[in-house]
Amino acid sequence: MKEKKYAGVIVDISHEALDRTFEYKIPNELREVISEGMEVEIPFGAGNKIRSAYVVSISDTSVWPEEKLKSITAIKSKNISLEDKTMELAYWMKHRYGCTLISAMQTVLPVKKKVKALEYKTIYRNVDISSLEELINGANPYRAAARIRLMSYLMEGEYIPYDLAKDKLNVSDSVIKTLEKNKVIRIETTREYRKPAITMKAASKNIVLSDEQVAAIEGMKAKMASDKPGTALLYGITGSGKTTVYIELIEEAIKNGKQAIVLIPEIALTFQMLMNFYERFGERVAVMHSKLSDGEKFDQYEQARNGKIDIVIGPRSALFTPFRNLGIIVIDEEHETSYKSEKMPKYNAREVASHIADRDGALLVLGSATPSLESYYASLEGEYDIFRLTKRNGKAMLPKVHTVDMRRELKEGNKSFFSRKLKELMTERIARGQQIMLFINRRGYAGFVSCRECGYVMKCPHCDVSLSHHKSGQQETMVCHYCGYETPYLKTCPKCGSKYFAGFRAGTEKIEEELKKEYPSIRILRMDRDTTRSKEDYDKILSAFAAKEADVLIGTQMIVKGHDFPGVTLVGVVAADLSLSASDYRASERTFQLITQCAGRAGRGDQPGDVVIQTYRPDDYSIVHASKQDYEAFYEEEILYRSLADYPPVCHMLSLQIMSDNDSQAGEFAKKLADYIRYITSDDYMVNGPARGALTKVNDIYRYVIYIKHDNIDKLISLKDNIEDCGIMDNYKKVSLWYDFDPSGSF
DNA sequence: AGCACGCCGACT
DNA sequence: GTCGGCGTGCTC
Repeated sequence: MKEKKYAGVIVDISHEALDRTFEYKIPNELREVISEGMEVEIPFGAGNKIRSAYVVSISDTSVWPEEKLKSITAIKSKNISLEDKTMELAYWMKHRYGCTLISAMQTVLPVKKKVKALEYKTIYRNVDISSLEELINGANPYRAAARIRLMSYLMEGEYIPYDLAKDKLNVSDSVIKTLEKNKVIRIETTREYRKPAITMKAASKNIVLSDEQVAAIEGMKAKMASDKPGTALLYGITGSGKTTVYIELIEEAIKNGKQAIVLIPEIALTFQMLMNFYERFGERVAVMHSKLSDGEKFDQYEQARNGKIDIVIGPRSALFTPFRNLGIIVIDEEHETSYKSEKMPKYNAREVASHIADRDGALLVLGSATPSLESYYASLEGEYDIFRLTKRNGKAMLPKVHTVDMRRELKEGNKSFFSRKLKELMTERIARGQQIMLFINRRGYAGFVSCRECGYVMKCPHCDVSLSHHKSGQQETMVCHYCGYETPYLKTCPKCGSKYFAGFRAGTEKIEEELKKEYPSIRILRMDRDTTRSKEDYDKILSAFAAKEADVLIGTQMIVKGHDFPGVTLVGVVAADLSLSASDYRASERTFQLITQCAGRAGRGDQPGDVVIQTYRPDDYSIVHASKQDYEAFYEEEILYRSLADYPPVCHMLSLQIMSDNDSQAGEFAKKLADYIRYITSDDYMVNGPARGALTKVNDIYRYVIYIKHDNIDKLISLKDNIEDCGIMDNYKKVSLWYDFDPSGSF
């Protein structure tokens, strides 16, 4: 064995310029204990600031001159060190998705990364207003522009977040440092702590399996027993008992001494869902919850590693639970967009799960009532085995669906947001004391505010989007749904002074107001991002509605994700085509899924349910097929469109996302990059762009995009490698480039 | 990310 | 000349 003299480390700063190993000397006293995967402390940079880093290699020789090397200061023994297979997964993710190694490591080690995110610096004014004003007036506007920008900002408010000052006010840290030295400002570091988990109590009931469930369970058990279990798609309509199938399979895995990971969309992590698991597996289950404290997450991570638990349920990140002998991964509601990460690495949990399952010889089960086009396509191609559940459990019947053409309503004199059919059914349900759910996929009061005289539209000063009108009690504001910018609501047009200045496109708040006008005595609950600021709010609203403390639940997407309310016999989709107007190739798929999921909410008890779909495009195929709950028919039309237009899953697609606060530099780089790609690729690559992003700018960052399509994903990955290595970015320091494979949503 | 170096405009 | 802000390059 060679002597452990030098270590290659990755510094814990996610920046392309630092995405490589740095060599450090290992002091004598640490040589015995150090190993690859450990987190250590090192002096870094000119200031020798102590930073944390991960050891990725250990050697007895160094390519660097001895005098240039610094020494590792300490080993952070309290933290988790990465095992070999976790480290390999990080390298795989870096290569597959084009991110820095450190961000891949933070992704595969989900326990560590939250600590950083919860710590942030704030700049506070440290002198009174008058002396600050003196300083501003005294400073030379040509020589101290940045300093004046920051000080002027602090005239208005007492403090500003550090990042905001750097990014938005464009103040460099040398300026901030000087001001801090002169005691004009002070910097405070704060930390937030998470609240503990909710506790569960168990109940029990007996379940009789249907023939279809038995067939699915037996089929998948057989797969699980083989050497290469592969992937199974469990396509089961809402209420057909997919969870029961998961539980049976997990039980089988545990019986064979293996463990299980169950992924669910964060939003569907409900009491009922968990109950099913607690009832069967008790103490052996751990729930990963975004609101768990670091300590609690750490504990669960350790328990999984030490074999104290067998099952982990949680969102995307639960995928990285370090079980010793993984037997099965279940992805429930596999079509959900929350399985795709929006940050770098922009990974898809389905792809990563498949990689992990292959590595560990585990079975991957994808469950959905409306499978993603990708998964259904793969099952038709023979890549996945498909198992179907076509019948609802017990007495529950499929709801009756009414599609209402809102153009006709308008023509026939109904200007209300509610069609006559919906009103009729609502009145009837209220009289009978049954519950109603109304779905509208837009929060706030109005989607945008504009002037009817001059056409002026209120826009966010930082983003290329219109501001939404919000009303909460007496407070009326205009809010940017992208960056959170808020400004008081104006009653007159700021351009021409006209009084005909009003909001268009109703949101949840407006629907709530209209409903109150129509039925003054009914009890309404509203659920959207504004009423569910904390996890507690979310649970409170759902349990209040389940306890029949309200007659109507109005809400956005979050009300349709896998909640069972047996008291609900009417579901209204207020504006079904909202998601159709989105400009990306998955718009129809998302609309179909939303409407189908909505419809699945009606009549889950023994009462028959009704669903009213209000739309301006009653003939659109996504709406027609959703109203008939006909997935196959929708799939046939949609896959035809995808193959004609070369979109996933028929083809693969790489979205190159170019961002900079400097518009012309971003545009220039995008052009150069697209030219380069066209030059180096053969004509089986389809290159599109560059074009401005669907949103020209967000948070004062300008956006450009280039799309490349190829039917072989590996060709796109090696194109990404080429771009990373060719040095084309070298002269564009202010530009950043993100890779998004098979993107969902437009950029 | 964050420090040092050095360019360049403004003031003595 | 000299001071100091601010952009640029480098970090083992």
